[in-house]
Amino acid sequence: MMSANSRLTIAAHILAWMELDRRGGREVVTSEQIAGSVNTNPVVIRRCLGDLRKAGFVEARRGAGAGWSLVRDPESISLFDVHQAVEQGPLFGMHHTPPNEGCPVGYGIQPALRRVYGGLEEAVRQQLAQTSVADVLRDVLAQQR
Amino acid sequence: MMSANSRLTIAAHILAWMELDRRGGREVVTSEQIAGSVNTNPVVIRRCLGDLRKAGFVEARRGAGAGWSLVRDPESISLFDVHQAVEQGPLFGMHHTPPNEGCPVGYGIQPALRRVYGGLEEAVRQQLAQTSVADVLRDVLAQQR
DNA sequence: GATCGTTATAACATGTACTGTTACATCCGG
DNA sequence: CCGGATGTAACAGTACATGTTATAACGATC
Repeated sequence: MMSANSRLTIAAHILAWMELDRRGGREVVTSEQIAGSVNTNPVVIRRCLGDLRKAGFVEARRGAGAGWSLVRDPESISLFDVHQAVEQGPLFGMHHTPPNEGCPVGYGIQPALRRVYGGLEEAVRQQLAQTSVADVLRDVLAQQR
Repeated sequence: MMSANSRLTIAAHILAWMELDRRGGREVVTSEQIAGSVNTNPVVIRRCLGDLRKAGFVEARRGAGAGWSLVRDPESISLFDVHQAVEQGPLFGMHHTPPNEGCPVGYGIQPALRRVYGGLEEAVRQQLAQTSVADVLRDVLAQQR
């Protein structure tokens, strides 16, 4: 069933939310406030924000009245960038245990599939690169009742 | 880490192996023989073959001297077909618990992302459709030392 | 410099999925 | 009827995602 994780979804949610808040005048927000919109535990949000900080999209201030703020224009952050920041690992897995190298298929199957999977991941990257966080927020706001 | 499963890999391995064996004159093979090349348990192979049978790519004979055989030309089976047969579920997951619908972002984020993810999965499907099992086998054989 | 609210992170619990394995019922050619 | 294989259920082990609690570190404000 693939059981895909929700990291890209959560990260996109966070960044869109932060930008909307920024437009409303709130430059600095806490993980607890974000958690209120995502509907999860603040620690989950901080874990994700930590990845986004390492990628240079947000920064954290500590101490009293601390919180997080966007440091890059959401127009310049593509979902490809976000994906790279919060998720790694291949779309499709290889054999758990190496195949039988004495068999022609067992010997050649992994290089052959690696080529296919590489092209696949490139296609995904290109698609992700076409949408920015700002695009997502535009679409989010267009959904309002 | 995404920890992608290996179902597409195993299915492609099985089909390529069956076609190679067919070319060598063996039309019917057992799950145990296939397991020897994939290097896993025959039950794992049978589970996968069951999916491939439901999709109409292979058939099973039972009783003594039983086994599996290809029923469709590998040239006509694309990795998209194989993927559909053995794997379902989205590439990227949505929120585990629904977001806060009282928040504009919480309300609109899922429809917005569904659109993005839909395009993404379509791109993957198109890429997978460009490679057939026969192509994979060609590439596998080209790897030989 | 002490306080307080927040980040940062470790540790643990829980749920779920994938893989591998054993066991056994079912089938059918010989 | 036998024997060898499929078809499936049940279970163990591993891995990972998510959620939760606890605690250390930090720094603005008083």
